Amino acid sequence: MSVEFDQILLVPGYRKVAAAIAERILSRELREGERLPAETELARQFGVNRSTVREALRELESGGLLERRPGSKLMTVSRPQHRAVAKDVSRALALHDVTFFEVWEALTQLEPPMAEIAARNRTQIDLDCLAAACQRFTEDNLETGKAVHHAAEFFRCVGRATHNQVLGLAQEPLLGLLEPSLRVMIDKVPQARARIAAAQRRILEVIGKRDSEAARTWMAKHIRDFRKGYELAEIALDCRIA
Amino acid sequence: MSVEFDQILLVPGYRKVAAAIAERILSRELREGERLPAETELARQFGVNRSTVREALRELESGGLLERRPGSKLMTVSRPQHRAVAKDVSRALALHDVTFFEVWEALTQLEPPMAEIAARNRTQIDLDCLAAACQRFTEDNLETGKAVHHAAEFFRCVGRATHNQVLGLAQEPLLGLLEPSLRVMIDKVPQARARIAAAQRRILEVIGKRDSEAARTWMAKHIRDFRKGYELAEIALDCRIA
DNA sequence: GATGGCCTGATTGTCGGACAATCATACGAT
DNA sequence: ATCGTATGATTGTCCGACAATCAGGCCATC
Repeated sequence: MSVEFDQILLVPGYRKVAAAIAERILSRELREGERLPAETELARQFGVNRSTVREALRELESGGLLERRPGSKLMTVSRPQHRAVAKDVSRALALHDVTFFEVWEALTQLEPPMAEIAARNRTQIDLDCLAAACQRFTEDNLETGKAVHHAAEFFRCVGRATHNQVLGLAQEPLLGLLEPSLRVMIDKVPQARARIAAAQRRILEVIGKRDSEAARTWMAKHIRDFRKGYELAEIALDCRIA
Repeated sequence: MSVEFDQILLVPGYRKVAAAIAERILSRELREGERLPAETELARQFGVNRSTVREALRELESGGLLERRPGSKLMTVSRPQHRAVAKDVSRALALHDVTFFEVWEALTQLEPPMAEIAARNRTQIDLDCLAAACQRFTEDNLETGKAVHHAAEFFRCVGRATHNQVLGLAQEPLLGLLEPSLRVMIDKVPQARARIAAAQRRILEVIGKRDSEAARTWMAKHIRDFRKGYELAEIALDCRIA
């Protein structure tokens, strides 16, 4: 008979402080935009040193729960922006040796349904945003960096047009990986830019007409085209990104 | 004629240090499992104070790039685990007032294709893992907490069986929200547990037979059933979770 | 030889205090 | 009303300190 003891875990103070503040934010006791007390004040309230508070703040900051309005000193409670939290996810995936194929396959599954939903739910504003993104890609795609950025931005607009935050956020890490993976392909395939622009225009058009079926179809083709691009650029699909 | 100046941005030291270390990890100069130098040593190398180093470490730690092996003092480089990074995402979504409908819709789009791919790519080990998860739900579902946890775990096994890390990670934030949303439903609908167990068994069976078409279909039904559950529990779908 | 106790150095977690740079605000001069 | 200035609050960074813990070596005991 082996006696088992539970692991006794001693949580360092900075993490307790972080947890305490995070809980207040999650419970909405601290609302968005509200300013956090000063560090010395927090230290006093928690009964710990300011250094300890600061370490806790760094943790919350990188989790997106706190931010500093530019040109301000006090930290304010913030609802984490999608891009911010997704960055960690993209980084994690990159470190896990994600391959071109994995990203492409995920896009294949995720984007067509999103286009379909976007076609149903889009507002006029979404459509304008989409049209603007499409135009930006068409007009400003000479620099590789700008081109891939605008391409990702188009997907982001589609995501917003779904009016489903979960979907919008789910695709964000993908887009974080799409950029580097597009970057190595787009310059090796001369016709890539034109094909992407054409695909965007078609998708824009059918989303404009609220033709969800067509939106799904064209988006699927758009994604398939990416794969063709990789093959034309002679990039092995099982090669890791970045 | 207005003269425009670029915003001059002064990055605090702790963030520079964090960025410097992160870059080394991303570039794989520091490999997984490798131990980071001690704080005093880092402070010496960067030419900053130990407090500054510590704030940087907290940032990297919460991003998952560093971790401390339990019972160890030195921090080691780590590849962020899916659950860890997804937690921030779930938290972000919760703060953005995500509704039951949004989660459900995302599941609707994401899970059936995942089941389909899992049916194609699953190994024997994946299948065993899936069977074990299914069994755990069937046998140990009295406690609400355990039930929802096992239910989410089943989806995680499907995710792993796809052998696509991107898809596996994309669903993780969803599962983080599935748990609280299931929790409020499962006890109000007496037949929920039995229906979930039955659905899992059917999905397990067709994934076992590598019948990808059937896997997609049954998974779709499984997800539709969740919605029915919400309606039976008289939960408004446009109500926010938690 | 294996086990356990003990010592020493290294490392982290936390503390207290310090100071320059910046921000917020009020006050006063023009 | 606009601008400059004084003042206090706050952050970023530094220094030094100490207890608790960890890693490893040494030694006695069985």
